[in-house]
Amino acid sequence: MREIGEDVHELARLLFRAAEAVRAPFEALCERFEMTPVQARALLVLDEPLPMRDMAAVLRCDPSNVTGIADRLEQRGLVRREPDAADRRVKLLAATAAGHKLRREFDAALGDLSPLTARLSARERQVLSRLLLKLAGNGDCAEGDR
Amino acid sequence: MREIGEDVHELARLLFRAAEAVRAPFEALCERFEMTPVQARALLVLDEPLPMRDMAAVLRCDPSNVTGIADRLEQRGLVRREPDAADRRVKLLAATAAGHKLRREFDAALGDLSPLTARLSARERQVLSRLLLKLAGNGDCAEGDR
DNA sequence: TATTGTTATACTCTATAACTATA
DNA sequence: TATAGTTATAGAGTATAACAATA
Repeated sequence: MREIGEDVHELARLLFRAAEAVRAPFEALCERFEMTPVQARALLVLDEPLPMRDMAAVLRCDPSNVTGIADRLEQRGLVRREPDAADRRVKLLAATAAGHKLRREFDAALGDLSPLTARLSARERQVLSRLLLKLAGNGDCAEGDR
Repeated sequence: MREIGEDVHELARLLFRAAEAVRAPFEALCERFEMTPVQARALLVLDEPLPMRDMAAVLRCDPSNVTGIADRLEQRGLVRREPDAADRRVKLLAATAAGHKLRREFDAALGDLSPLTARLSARERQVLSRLLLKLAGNGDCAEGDR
């Protein structure tokens, strides 16, 4: 009988499936907070003000899109465009007080995707955490190949 | 010092980050095959013919969207609409020969997301596979909460 | 000249509602 | 009456290209 996880192909597919399994509850969460997934991802990143150009890099989309995404978040009073003292071309995207509040609530809810983690024991969760940490690294996921 | 993975919250966030890390190379792959992510997900599932209604469930989107997605895949000659012998209301979505070929190529490339897996040892990959398998289950990811 | 953010444009994804043909 | 797929419509994400302000 074939051993599970014997090759990287199998693992990559599994990772893909696990990602799929995470997406569903994430999107449900977005709906609950009345945000689109990109809007949520953008807001979640705004711990500190970020140039719009950098936001495009984070979201991995063309900079022109950030305009619209920021517009819609701004309409809801969740973010604000601030000038950059160092470079007047740059606009910093910053979460408002309401934005920070929502961001914290969303992040807390994100931690509650327990249906996913309930299938594992405490020990297994610990091992999985360690492996995922090693895998996902410092957030510098595989880029530069597009 | 705080132990890694001591609570489910931390793990859920890690899972989310890992999913993010998988998305980038997946989308790059879609670009390479000149498909949108949904189109790719749809084609990847078409191992066997599938009612359009079921495809909507797989993609977790409204059934009305499947029309357009199928249209675009059909235009490229990758899928075909077939009648269902049992129920004449139903149309089965089936991959054409070209569709099956592309599906296999895509699936193979999907297994080559090695940058992600290269950070782990063979033993670690094996453990991770087992845990992910337990986590993602039989593909029946947490639904019913939207 | 190069870069930042915006605008205009076009395509795709997404949901809702109304429609048809079948059941 | 209910269900499968379509169509019409509208909002949002996405990329490309051209633009104004700034570097």
